[in-house]
Amino acid sequence: MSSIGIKDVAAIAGVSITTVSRALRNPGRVSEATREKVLAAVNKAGYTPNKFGVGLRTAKSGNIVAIIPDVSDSFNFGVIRAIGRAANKQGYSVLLGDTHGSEERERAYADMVKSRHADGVILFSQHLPFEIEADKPAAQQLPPLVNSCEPVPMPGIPTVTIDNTAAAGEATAHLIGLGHKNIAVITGNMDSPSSRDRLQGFRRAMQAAGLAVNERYIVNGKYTVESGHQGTNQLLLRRDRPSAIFCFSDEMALGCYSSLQEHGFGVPGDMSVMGFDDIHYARHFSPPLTTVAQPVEDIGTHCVDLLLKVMNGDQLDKDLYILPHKLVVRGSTAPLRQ
Amino acid sequence: MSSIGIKDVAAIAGVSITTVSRALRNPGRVSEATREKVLAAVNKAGYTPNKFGVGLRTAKSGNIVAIIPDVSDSFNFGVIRAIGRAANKQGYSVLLGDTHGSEERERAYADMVKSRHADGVILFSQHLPFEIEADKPAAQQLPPLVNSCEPVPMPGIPTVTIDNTAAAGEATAHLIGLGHKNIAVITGNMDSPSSRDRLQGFRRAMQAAGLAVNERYIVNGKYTVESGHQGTNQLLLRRDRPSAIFCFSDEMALGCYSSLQEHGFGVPGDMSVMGFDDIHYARHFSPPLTTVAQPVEDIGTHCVDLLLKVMNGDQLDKDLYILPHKLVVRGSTAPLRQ
DNA sequence: TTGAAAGCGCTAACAT
DNA sequence: ATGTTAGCGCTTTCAA
Repeated sequence: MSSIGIKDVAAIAGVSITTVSRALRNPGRVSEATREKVLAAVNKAGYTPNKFGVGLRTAKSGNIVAIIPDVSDSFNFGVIRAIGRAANKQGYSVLLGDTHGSEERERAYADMVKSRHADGVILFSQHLPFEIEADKPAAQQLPPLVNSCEPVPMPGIPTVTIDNTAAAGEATAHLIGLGHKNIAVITGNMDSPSSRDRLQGFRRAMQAAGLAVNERYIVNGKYTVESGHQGTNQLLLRRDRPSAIFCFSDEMALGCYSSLQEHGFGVPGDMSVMGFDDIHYARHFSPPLTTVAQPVEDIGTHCVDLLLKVMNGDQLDKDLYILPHKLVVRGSTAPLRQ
Repeated sequence: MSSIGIKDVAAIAGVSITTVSRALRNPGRVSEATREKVLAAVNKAGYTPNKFGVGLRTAKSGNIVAIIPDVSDSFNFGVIRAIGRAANKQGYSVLLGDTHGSEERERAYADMVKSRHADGVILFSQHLPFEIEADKPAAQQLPPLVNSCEPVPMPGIPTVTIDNTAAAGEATAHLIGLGHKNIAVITGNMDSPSSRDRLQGFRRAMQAAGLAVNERYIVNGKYTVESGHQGTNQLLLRRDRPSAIFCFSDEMALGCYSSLQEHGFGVPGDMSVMGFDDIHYARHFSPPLTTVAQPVEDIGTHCVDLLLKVMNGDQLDKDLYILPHKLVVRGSTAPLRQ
């Protein structure tokens, strides 16, 4: 834990500290010979530039904060990992901003940009943890920010997401194609745009097939395993049961499975189950879950790339980046038994 | 994104920057009146101290790196969350150091302490990403470091873990108590101390019950869902099948379930399954998984508390902190069918 | 109780 | 191609 500074390296190499700095950042502006001398000295001394010194000069921390309401969700978590990988590749580190649903913590993380703790923010919630003055355009008052998965209803904020409406529509169409007419839905948090969009997609697909939506079949979940379990319980209680359940997240589908199994229903024999997200576990559910895959890796890469552009002051050609989803048919959906 | 500094606050409050600094850090050494004046100015200006300035002076970043080989594991992930919560409570942020198994990244994260990017390290792997000179005590050459879950075989490094041997023993005893004699094991990574300890615990419990261990029943997994699936496939192939499978992680148990289901085996009717970790999903498996719960929240808190002590230069009374585990009996284990 | 001034480690403008 | 020097924002002696 010694404190090797640029001075020590300069001394060893027999050059000025400026030359050391240049050899490291701007190799082109230093002669080949000195550069090698410096590099050798760096190695010998075991020198790593002090972030504070660098940061104070450059006003760049090399950090990105990812603000997430709930990291315990496998899907969010997959995106985080992807973001981490992409950020690392670009020389950035990711600060994990799990807010545990607290607005106070959300604000604390947001403040990290102000305190230069981080250079930019990737936001996973529809809630903007920044104060906006109504009379100015929002985008200009915000720190470098990219919004992921849950589109903030505000223009000028770059957003990376999928077409939730279309995706839910395809999922629904798949069930309809299997002959299902009585299709239930367990939604996510209804204050989240993603869940509202998915519900809309479902309704449209039903309508397009000339099928009526039974409002009693629409149960409010919260994207969590527990809520999937409860939602399914609720649906099974009904005299007229659905033949298929569309869960707006794979986590809820897991809860759905456990409720069905508890009550003696087989999947997909007695009930078809459709998920959303394609989390890592989905293919290992018993039976493997039919679901809509979100391009987690792509989302992460895009978020980071965009954020770096914003941080760099680049002009973006558009705000909204819609990435392709994909219906993944596995064993949890089957033709309606007549 | 303006740049409000201590100077601005000082100007607004009509005091020197020294006084502003003191009012914020050392409120006792400033008169009540001026403190209020300063605080008001801080609020008005929307001032947040610049981390670099502070850090340069204090040589403290307020960051902790958690170095993890694979965050996608739900168990590791639970610990990370707990660490995040605990760290936040103490005013620290957590840098997510997912190494994706790469030693290079591991080293990069370890270097963050040297570059003052972080003040300390929490390590989740048995591999020390630091160069140690053999002739000096290791602990003195290391940055503030706490080791979690996978004890590093090196004295002087504070470690937070559970008694894996005892825990696996209890799990095994539970199966034996249900009448099982032919018990198979799917291990984790065998280069991990945790897996080795668990295997030892298994062997001891079998021996204590006077039961022979069939070496063919011991399959090497990797703690992943996939390896649990493959391991189970392998076991089912055998002419003499076990009646119970002890998976050294819940993730593997999930893979085990899916293999069993694929091949028409019911849990626990045809096969009892025991997990390890008690990840969030375990209770929602179908059937709910019998497993050994690790005290994730406690592990996280202890890691952070210890690390802060180490960073603070406090003398620790011991190196090894063994936290209590707990056998959680759910529906995946049942008495042996005669 | 308060302020002036030095300096933490580094980069970049300017000088050579 | 290299060196000198100012200063990033802050805390902390030291002096008043």
